[in-house]
Amino acid sequence: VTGDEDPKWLAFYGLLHANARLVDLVGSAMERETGLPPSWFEVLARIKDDPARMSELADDLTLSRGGATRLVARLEEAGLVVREIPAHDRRATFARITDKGREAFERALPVHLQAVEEFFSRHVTDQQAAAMRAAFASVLVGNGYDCRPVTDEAALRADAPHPS
Amino acid sequence: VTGDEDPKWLAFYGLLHANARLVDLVGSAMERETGLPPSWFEVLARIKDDPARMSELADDLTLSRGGATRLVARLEEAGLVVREIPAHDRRATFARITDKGREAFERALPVHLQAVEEFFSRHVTDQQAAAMRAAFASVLVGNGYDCRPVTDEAALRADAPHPS
DNA sequence: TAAGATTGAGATCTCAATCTTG
DNA sequence: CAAGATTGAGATCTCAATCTTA
Repeated sequence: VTGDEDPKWLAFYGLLHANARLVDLVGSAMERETGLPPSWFEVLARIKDDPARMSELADDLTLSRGGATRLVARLEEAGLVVREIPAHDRRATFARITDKGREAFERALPVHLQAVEEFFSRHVTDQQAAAMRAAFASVLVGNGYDCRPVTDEAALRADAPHPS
Repeated sequence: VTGDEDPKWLAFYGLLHANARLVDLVGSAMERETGLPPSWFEVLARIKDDPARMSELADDLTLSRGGATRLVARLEEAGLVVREIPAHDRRATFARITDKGREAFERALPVHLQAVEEFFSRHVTDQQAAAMRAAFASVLVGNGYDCRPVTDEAALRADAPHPS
């Protein structure tokens, strides 16, 4: 499209396209079958075990600070999270999941896993998945980001509730 | 994060994360060094050779119809594209690149390629790139989409202006 | 003054309703 | 009526300015 036929550029371009389609497909399925917008699910998934600072949330979800504030405000209004100001440093704000939030998350999780299977995993070989994970880890680390989102088997194993 | 340690789920999750970071990095570099927003560059790249129908543009850029209308309206206001209504079917509207638009695109292209190299290609092996392309093609085709964005070597070779 | 979060202003997107042409 | 594009209303995001606490 840009006149370049470098295989790696095509991989990059494919990444953008596949991502856009997948976000659409998985997000629509989730919103349709659970009523939970994708961004809400992401917040709940991030804080389901431990509260998170607003700024951590912003970084992890690739949002601006202001964006995180407003997103959490909507979740709080819906009763799925509460904001708490710790006594030892009252500048910070933590978002904690509520019982209602946990219920919503647990109801949505199987739908999410099913959608990922349906629209992504089903079409990908084990080798391709492994290659992608390695590549994404390299890209994240090479650009100064945390690569745990991709390689976090140990951390997940620690609390893994339902191996699905 | 969702309590699942399935390698393919981790690949999916990594895909979302890597994409978000890359869009940020490449987009910021482009906007900073060329003044051209990523969405504008995408439009110009899509119509640099031939005009496109508004609805095609919407589909290719993963936008709603209304979104495409407004995006092209901004580009037109800036003088980078013109809208044309063909005489044989006056319901349709085509977006055509202008000379000014082509200049802007050609100025931005090397910056784009450099950024992709810097933030993505540099960190990825040839094998990984090949595996990703195959996987993305499977995912796109499996979900009923066109996979040419990923495998379009032939189509690109046909007009490839600067093999870079 | 700095760190952390929030708010105000403005940009861009979506959905549904509307306009125009076939 | 159907196809194609646009518009109006509303949601969500970003940037910069502001407020609060350390």
